[in-house]
Amino acid sequence: MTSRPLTDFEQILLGIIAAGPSSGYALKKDLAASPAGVYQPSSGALYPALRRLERSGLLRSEPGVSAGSRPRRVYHVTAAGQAAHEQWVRAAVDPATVARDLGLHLMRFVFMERLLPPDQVAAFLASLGHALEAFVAGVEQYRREHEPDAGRRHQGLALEHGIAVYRASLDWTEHAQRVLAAEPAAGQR
Amino acid sequence: MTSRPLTDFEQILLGIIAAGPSSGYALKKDLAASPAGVYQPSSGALYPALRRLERSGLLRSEPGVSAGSRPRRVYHVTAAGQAAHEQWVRAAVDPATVARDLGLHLMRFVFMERLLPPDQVAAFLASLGHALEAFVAGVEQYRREHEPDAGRRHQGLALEHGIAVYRASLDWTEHAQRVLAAEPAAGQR
DNA sequence: GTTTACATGTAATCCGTTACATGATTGA
DNA sequence: TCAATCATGTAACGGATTACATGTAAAC
Repeated sequence: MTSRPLTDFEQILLGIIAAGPSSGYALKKDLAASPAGVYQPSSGALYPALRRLERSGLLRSEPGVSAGSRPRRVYHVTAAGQAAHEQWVRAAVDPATVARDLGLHLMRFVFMERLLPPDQVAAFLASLGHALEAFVAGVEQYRREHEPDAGRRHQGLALEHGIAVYRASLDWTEHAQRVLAAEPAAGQR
Repeated sequence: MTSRPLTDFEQILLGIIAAGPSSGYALKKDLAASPAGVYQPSSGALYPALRRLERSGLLRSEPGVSAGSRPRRVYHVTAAGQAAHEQWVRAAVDPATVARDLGLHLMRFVFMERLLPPDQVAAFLASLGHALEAFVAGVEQYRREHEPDAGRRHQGLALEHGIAVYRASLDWTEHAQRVLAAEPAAGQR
């Protein structure tokens, strides 16, 4: 019960499988096909992670039909797994880690579509926006305090990069809120 | 000689020390003070990494004066360390990993100021820009090919986030080139 | 009959996190 | 003397990468 918290990777796997049963190989292909193949897990990371999730009771597997090959193992979430996934998706945005874990927050946003009503999604985006605003303000303040030193122009520019990039994220949170508010939710309502 | 390549963290440490001798504790403070404390290494990561770099001949240490405390160990780069650092800074931009390692590229850009002439810095920024352009184009193509599905609006928005953020990086590469071209290099010429 | 695609797995090694230990000095 | 700051380190543990191993079936 009070076992160690799931890793990010385990949460992602759990989330994908919660959206529909899948096998290790299918997961691998799906992730590798994601835009520009940003993340493609190795066998040595993927299969042990699935086993861990099964051992801890969040997934269950049964032998599945394989496309002319060695039998595949198809995983689906258990009730406990579904609960763990939902808890992760619903978790509050932590302003302290939002800059480091922005990708994770985006994943949570994607998973949210199936789980949360529009108002809670809007609240998440607003919360994410506030955290990003605070982060950008922090970097801007740092930059003001560290006066543009003679031999440190690159550092100043690098800080401007950070400001620009996180401001783009911040702007996106507002864009996303507008888009979702404008178009009626089409989903499985 | 043909030992395993340095980790990113080791390269960063090497780079900071190449800019001026430092001790483990000072390094820790410096990194923790960086904007919003994005990365603060634990003792268990920092001190062994320094020892590894020393053991492989890239750093050397001598006992230093401590501010009323346990003696500190001050590291400085060796010739081999300086060479390894320069090689890392000069390495070509790999378009395949630029999205994942953008932060690393920014670090290289900062270190570059002390090492490379303006034209090579400009070439780096141009190369980084091209890589980002290709990445953004890839994500945009992915988005077009995966038509805005009814129940996948969040995924579409997440892709837009990626496009917006990497486009901001791309714009920054142009901004940085303009800034550096406009103002005369003040450095240690 | 050998390669290719499908599909799951294991073993060595390495690094990071967490948590704890240690040691010296200053100040309450 | 107790706490806090400066400063370096170690040990347990876990997970990722890399590389290799294994197994089935279709295709050439």
